[in-house]
Amino acid sequence: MLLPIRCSNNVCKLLSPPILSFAEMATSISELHQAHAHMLKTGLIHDTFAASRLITSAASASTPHTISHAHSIFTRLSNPNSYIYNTMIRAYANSPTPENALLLFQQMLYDFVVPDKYTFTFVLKGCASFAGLEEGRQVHGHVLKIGTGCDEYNQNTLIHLYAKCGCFEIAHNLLDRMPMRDVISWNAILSAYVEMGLMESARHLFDEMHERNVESWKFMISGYMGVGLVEEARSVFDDMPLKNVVSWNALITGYAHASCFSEVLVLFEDMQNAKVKPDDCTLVNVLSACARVGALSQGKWVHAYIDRNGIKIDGFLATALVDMYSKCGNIEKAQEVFSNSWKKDISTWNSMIAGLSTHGFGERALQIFSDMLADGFKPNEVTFIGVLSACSRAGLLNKGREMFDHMVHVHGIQPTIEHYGCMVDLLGRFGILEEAEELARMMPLKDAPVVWESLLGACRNHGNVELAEYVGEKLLELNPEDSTGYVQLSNMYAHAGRWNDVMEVRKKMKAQRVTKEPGCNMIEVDGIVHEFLAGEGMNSKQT
DNA sequence: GTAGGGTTAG
Repeated sequence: MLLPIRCSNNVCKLLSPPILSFAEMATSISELHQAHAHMLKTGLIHDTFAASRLITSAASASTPHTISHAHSIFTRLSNPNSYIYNTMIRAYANSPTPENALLLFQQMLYDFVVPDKYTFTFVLKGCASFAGLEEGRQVHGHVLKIGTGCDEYNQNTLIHLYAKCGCFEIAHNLLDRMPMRDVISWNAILSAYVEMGLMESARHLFDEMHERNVESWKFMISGYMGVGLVEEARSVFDDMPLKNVVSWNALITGYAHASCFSEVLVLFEDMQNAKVKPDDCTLVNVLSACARVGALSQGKWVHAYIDRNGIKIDGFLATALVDMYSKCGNIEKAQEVFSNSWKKDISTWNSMIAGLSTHGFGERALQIFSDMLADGFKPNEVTFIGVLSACSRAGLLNKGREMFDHMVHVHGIQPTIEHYGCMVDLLGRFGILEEAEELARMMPLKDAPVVWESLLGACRNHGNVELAEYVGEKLLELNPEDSTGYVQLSNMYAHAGRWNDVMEVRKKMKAQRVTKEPGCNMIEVDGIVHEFLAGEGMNSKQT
């Protein structure tokens, strides 16, 4: 927050908090405007120290919006010094458009402002961000020419830059010749290997590192998880001498990403036994695991934990809670969390809409959708999967058509297979099979089997054998090993009493060695998650 | 008189 402005250097003390919500940001931007105006009026803007404070505040939250504001202040300064240039270059280096850091560096040279060691750190970081090898080389040349700039900070950034651009030999050479190398120098290369999924090289480097810190270990864990080597990640984790919450999260996130949800829940317990305090990232992952396996009581426990520990429910957590409650069957509680949450992001709205839709509250889902628009949120393609499936499930034919049209023509969203699927479902349910088929044809064929299956189901329900045969052929063409097309088609022939055709389909299935895979489902009873396989016995797991 | 390297996930 800004201090009240007096006609003194107090303006220099303007500070802004590191993390700003939208509302806070707006006020702080208006405060910046005030401060800027005041400084222009009093001439304080010509005081380089005061001006640099203003730029620092304006650039501190490097969202595109604030950074352009900082830049507009910057362009109106008469003689920006190197500190001010550095601040702007740093802001760009950390922004989504790091190329601008380089442009500003060029402008700095053009203005005869002498760069210092800080300048190089920021510019090189910017080059590393967009993997600008040529640009980075040129800056490297400047660093060498000026001489004073090349301390260990810059050397580490250079190592990272070359590694990130795939020049591992240069990176290793720099590292070997570095007199004061430390763990960060090693990590600078390690992180690049990990980012590119080169885990063998990463392992090699990791094994010969003279020093490792918690970050080095974390790189290895998330690196292995990133390429699907769950066991390796686990064994790195087990070897770790000192684990912090970030290490646990790396493992938990990896397991969640690999859809190993019961492992997530087990790890969460291990983590508590190890007396490591979970943070919001842990809890989001655990809640999503609860949602996936239907572990309602554990999900409730996490919710209570959040309340007990006064953890703020941000957009991420609100989304995870809404999703957990609705996937575990408690839509009332999902709605309660939703309406009580002080911060909703687009995913929070999306999960509420999708939840209401799956629970059969189509009208309510559409109501939430219009609330969302009224709140100024821009819907995305996930939103419309919820909206269209709500229409489909609730049988709202015209509303569904209208929403599909709005999605494309008002919100400019390209329909994906899920959207087509909902529409084909909806039209199929009403027996509007030609229109459904027309929509199904609009998709690339290879992506379409689910949608064609749905259309086939509709043909069966409305007794349109002719179209069904056509669709069934199409499905078999697409994927001769999948059983759905055969099963549906044979059921249809059976219904129509065409037993010869039934026999034909069965024969084809046998020839292709197609078997129908049993369905699988999980449900929690008395705190125990049971896994059901259709047609088989029950297999229960203690969670 | 202000600052910097590898990075923190969903």
